[in-house]
Amino acid sequence: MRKQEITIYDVAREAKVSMATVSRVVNGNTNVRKDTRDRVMKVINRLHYQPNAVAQGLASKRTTTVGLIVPDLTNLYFAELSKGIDDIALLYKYNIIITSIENRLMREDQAIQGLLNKQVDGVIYMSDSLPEEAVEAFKRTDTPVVLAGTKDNHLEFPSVAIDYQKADTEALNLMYNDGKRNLALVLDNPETVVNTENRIPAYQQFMKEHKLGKGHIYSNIKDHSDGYNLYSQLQKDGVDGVIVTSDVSAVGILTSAIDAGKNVPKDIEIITANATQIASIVRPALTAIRQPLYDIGAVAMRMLTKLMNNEKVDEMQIELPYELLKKQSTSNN
Amino acid sequence: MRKQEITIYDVAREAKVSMATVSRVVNGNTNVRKDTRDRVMKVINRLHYQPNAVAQGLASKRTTTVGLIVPDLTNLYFAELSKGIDDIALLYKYNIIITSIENRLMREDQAIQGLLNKQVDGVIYMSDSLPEEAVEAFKRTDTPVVLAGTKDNHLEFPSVAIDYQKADTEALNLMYNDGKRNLALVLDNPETVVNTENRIPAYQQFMKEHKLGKGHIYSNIKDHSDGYNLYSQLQKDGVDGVIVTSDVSAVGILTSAIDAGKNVPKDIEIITANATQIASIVRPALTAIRQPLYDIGAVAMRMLTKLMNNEKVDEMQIELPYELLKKQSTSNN
DNA sequence: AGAATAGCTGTAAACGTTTGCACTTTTTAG
DNA sequence: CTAAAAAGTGCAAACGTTTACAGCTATTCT
Repeated sequence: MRKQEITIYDVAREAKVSMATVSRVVNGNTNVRKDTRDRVMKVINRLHYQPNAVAQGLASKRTTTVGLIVPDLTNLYFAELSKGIDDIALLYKYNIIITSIENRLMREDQAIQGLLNKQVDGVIYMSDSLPEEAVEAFKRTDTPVVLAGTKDNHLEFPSVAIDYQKADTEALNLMYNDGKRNLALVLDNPETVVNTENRIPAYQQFMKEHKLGKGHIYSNIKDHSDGYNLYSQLQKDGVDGVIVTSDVSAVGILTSAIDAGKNVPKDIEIITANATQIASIVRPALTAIRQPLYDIGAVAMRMLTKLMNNEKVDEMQIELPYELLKKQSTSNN
Repeated sequence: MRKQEITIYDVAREAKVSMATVSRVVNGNTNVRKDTRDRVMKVINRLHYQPNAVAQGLASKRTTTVGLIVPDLTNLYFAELSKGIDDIALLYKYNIIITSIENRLMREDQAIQGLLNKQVDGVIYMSDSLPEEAVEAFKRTDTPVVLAGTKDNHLEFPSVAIDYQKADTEALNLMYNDGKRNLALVLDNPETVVNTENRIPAYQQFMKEHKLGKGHIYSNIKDHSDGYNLYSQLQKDGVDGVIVTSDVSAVGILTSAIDAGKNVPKDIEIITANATQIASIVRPALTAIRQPLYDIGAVAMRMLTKLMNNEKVDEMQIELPYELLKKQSTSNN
């Protein structure tokens, strides 16, 4: 179906060299005499020869393609991570195959298998949850994987993230110092590693240390309306300070509180734990755990390039610094 | 570097058939006897055979991969389009290679060429601008292209979009009927086809028809702070109603107005022309030209699948219905 | 000058599939 | 029951590269 493309043979014939030499020129191999190189280059330019990446992939067993596994394209948290990944990928001349697994037709392990079939040179995994089958799929292959913005239970995989536990504790402390005593944790997916291993323990430990009782953990609050609708429950439970893992949900709670005639931060303080642009756009602006999302993506991709080239990587579990950005949804005294 | 994979030969040997037969089984070719098929399938499952998509691509000249060209991953407008594309791609079992061209290291035509080298079966182009080199690059190939959420000057390429001209006129009319007379147009990129051929003409014609003078067109207002900073100028120019093409910029104008102690919509009405989730999240919520972004993406991808299979496509220029969603940033009398 | 070495180029075998063609076996029809 | 048609299978040639390996040609060294 495709227009007949120019192949390496055409170039070889025109330049009166073998295809091997053309291949060497294309790949910047130094063992080519200057005038031969020039002659070949001239023909390449004249014919607009472009190597067929699929054939290159088959012959060289490297596709210069990396796979991205992401839960939701329209979640700015992942979009901002992706941007960092994309920039570094471009720098190192990798293409990106993106696989969204939000759609429940596509399970994590299927997504991984699909990418491996395409012979990607590496994978960046951004999903918050890492089910057992996904772990198995990764273990069956030599293709390197890096987790970005998440961690796995046993630190088996390289990852780039922040210290969620410390960040949350700091956030809780901020609200505590503002005099808030009925603190709650609002989670999107309660089963992610980050939540079960970091955020929930941090919350529980904080509550215990400060003798604040069991507290309240709300789950499955994923979008704006979830947050909006949750507010009445928060009111009922007398909650006066929340950490929210979904950025848009935090906005939902905020809006709902305001619509109910309440004052933020006086009646309730809100801290968003996975801040995106949105947190700073709304009014009152949300106090946020600002993760360096772009950097997390960039560092993860950089690490992946090293792994793909069998270069030494000194630190497999990277933690980047976060910032607790105080805005108007907490009082600033 | 890669762990030795199971090839079609291994399966053939174990199942005591030729590789051709295995290939037929894998591809669901009907000309295989039931018991042969079962035998082969058993071996495939036992060995966990997975076809190498790169080799398939080379042999069949179809990669079941489509390229996506998008200006900015973190712009929800494109993210929502992408989601529609992604869902349909999954349905038809295509993978997606995404290329962001925001980064100025990557020009449109280079992005296209890169995708073509990877032998994608088709391309969906979402960039707002379609430079001449990009057009040339597309014309050099047989690979089908569909424009999503944009159009080209001469309607040379299939596209899926809305009637921007009509939508804008309707939006202007809404503000006009609210008594606003100093209407302005706030553009992100003034050189896109949609803007030069649709939005600007619509604006100019409206102003002329209603004898409102030349009006004001502001350009290069692309992000939240651009919008925020623009407001003082709008005030200076006495603008009392704006259409804004960048969603976050619209929010910036809104926030800036409110911070300046103004009333929206009383002092200024704001309509966002490329609404995303954000428009409905902020307070006051923004009146918006709600484009069916998900559907535009989905329809574009569906059209592309047809083109890739040489199926007949009856309508090459598809216009989907939009909705002028009245919210709080315009008065509703 | 001759030998050793380095630089350059070509040959041909991979890489793992698909697919046209030919051949054999089975089914169908008369 | 036989001829013709259909179904099932295998062979081998693509697909367009990369890359050992070998060989040839300069260059360097003694």
